[in-house]
Amino acid sequence: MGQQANTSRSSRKKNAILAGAHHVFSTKGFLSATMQDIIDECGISRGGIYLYFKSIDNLFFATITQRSVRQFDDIRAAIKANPPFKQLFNQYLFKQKQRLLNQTQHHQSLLRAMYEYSFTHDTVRDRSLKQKQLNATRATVKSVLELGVKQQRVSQDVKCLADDFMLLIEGMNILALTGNLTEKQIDTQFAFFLTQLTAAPKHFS
Amino acid sequence: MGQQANTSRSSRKKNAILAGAHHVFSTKGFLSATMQDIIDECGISRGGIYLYFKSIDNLFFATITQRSVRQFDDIRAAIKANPPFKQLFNQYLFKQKQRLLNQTQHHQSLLRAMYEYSFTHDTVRDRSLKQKQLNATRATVKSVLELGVKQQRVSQDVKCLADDFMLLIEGMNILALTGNLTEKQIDTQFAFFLTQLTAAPKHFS
Amino acid sequence: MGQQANTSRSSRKKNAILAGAHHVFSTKGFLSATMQDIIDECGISRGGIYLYFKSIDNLFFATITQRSVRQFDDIRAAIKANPPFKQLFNQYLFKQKQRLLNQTQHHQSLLRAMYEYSFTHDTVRDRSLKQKQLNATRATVKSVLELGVKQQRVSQDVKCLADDFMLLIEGMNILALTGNLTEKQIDTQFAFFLTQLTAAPKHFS
Amino acid sequence: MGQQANTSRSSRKKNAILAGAHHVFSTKGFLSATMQDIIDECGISRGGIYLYFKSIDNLFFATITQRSVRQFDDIRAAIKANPPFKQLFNQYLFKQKQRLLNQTQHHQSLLRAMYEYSFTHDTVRDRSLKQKQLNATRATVKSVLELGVKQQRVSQDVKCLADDFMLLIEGMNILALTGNLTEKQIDTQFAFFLTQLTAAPKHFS
DNA sequence: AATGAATGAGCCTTCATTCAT
DNA sequence: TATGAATGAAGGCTCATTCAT
Repeated sequence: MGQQANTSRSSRKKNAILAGAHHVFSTKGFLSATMQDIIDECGISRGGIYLYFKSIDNLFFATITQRSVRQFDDIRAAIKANPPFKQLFNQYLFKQKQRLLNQTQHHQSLLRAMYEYSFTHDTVRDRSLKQKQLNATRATVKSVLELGVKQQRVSQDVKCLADDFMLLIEGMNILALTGNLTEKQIDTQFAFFLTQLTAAPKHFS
Repeated sequence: MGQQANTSRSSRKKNAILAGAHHVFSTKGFLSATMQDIIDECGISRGGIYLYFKSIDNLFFATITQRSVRQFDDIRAAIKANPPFKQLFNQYLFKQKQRLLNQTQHHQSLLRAMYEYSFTHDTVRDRSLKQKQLNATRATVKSVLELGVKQQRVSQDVKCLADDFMLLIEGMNILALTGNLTEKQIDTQFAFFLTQLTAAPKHFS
Repeated sequence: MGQQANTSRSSRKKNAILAGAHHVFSTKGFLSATMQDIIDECGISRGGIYLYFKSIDNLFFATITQRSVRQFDDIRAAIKANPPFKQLFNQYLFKQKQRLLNQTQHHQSLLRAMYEYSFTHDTVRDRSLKQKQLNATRATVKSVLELGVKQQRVSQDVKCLADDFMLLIEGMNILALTGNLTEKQIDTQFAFFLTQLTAAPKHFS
Repeated sequence: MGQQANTSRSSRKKNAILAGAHHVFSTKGFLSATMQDIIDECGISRGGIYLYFKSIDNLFFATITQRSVRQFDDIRAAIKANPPFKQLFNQYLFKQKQRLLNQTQHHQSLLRAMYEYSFTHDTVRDRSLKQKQLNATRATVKSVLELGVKQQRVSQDVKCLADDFMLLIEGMNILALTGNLTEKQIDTQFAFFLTQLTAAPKHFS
């Protein structure tokens, strides 16, 4: 019983800390957040938190990676049912737009913390964090586009398009964080992206 | 002579500090850089630096704005001579590529510091900093594209294209900073962007 | 046990800091005293002191108010037993004299710090500090004088006399602090004050 | 010519500095005043001021002692004309009252600076500063009271009365500086003092 | 005589982490 | 396992005074 119970209790505590940390990092970013903030948020003791996470870096890393529930999992799941491409893609773009606008207005997500952490940390493990986030976006959009190919709605190279979209999203993320992104800009760019899906490649000669 | 000499000496010192600050901010970003770092870098005294810049924020602001000796001024200047669009644009893309690769490899530019500063500062003046940087990219590419329009090499909406390119560059900046950008990716994306310049708009219906 | 023990330990530490602060403020006044002085004096760490007092102002405020364990409480207590007025007042004057002489010689009391603090702070709370000190003197002497009235040893307006005495004491405090007060002066002034207690008011016409 | 002219020019400069210092010390007290404040006030250069006063302490000392024009010189001068005692004393008290009220309201005089300096300096020279100020008050009131003796309006020991008054004034100064002095209090205390001038000594037995 | 740039000791405060209990 | 008191390095900034010109 001991082992099992301990693990379970320990696990619950760990999750409580992660929840508190998530809230704090979302609100204050990584570099401005202090252990005190997190301690206050999740009602653990100053020393206690170190029993679960041996440094604030580790805690942040865990906070990011534990987010197993991806925001766009529903989109990826929907693909299997082979819905009309146009409808699904529009749904995806709508969700991204909501996320970006919310970011612009409330500045509340791990995005900023993620950037701050990435900028200031440079181990292999650290780099992989950002990489994973990028890949997640890329993979999702790629899956959706492949649906488009199947339905003959997309004629361009999917890999290139996915990369392009991921970069577009990253750019918009930055603008959102620095308060330089407008709703109209999102609409225009998303619409423009849609026009590219089927464009016959032109030679630039 | 007095006035001139004084201005000149003071100016030289100021520039020396800005150079030191530029190096420090480039290397450590904004949030991890300390006054001590800059003091050590440019061999001034602890108090001395405050004669020229009254806070680290002001110093950073000055470092950024002074460096607006734009990297792409030569491109913008070249436009007036009405060179072949294709040649000029390729030249521009090449310079951007060099910049990005250099960023990826040496991680040394004010880019990271700029992001960190933007994330953590929110006055009107502060926001305008990032805004200006974005506008600079947008304006440059817009000018070049307009040359393309004149030479009938560009048939898409220039404003939208410029915005798109700016976002692409922002996205690549982030990837470069976090060590996730490859040369191939740059080439592919730039090439893809070129194909869009003349693509007839398709309806996504 | 936990609560009690913690409170007690924390309390002991707090008192130790207050004792150290008392010594430092007494010796150096308020404006010349530094946190470092107090830290050195009571052997706590630089950061540790901020666990108990969140600024030097607060620490000073606490030092002063804690010390309101009044010097003249015994006098005030004695009144209730209705001792001979003359005896009690002489006792009070003697204690004041001792205090003043000690001040003159050792320059060690919170008096100077109190003045420095009062001069440089101006919130309602701050002003009340000095006010309270003044009132304490005034109230004590007033109580003693009222005993004199009851015993028909004092025929002048008690309120006016108490104010007068308080001002006399303030004046002497200053002289003591600046090393300009002699024992003889104290004796003479106290004796003179005594002669006023029963003097019939004369019209100054 | 050189010597004379230099001395004269030097003297003028010195006086300009003293005037500026006087203003600054009056406004900010001694401990909060900075060399920068004084430099700004009198438009001399940072280094230049040290040609005339070798430290801020010396400058303050000079600022205090140069005030050869005493505030109550007119009163002292008037004595020689043997005016009615009552009238002259009332005039003197009125001036003191004005000074105190002004102090209470505007906190602008060297008083606070004087106290701060006295508290924090303890050489023989420094002590003499405060001593002189005290003596000035004492001497003035003593002279006036002696006029009263001559006119048989004062029957108490003049030296003791003068000391008493000086202490009263010091007490009021402190209250004025700490914002604890009311006009009524001044009136009452001055009136009370007047009643003491002729009171027949009573034995306190 | 005059300038003002330069110095560096010193100040208060914050915070991630350690450690005795 | 859990606590929270304690640590001390580090940070940004101020200011009297010195010194090269």
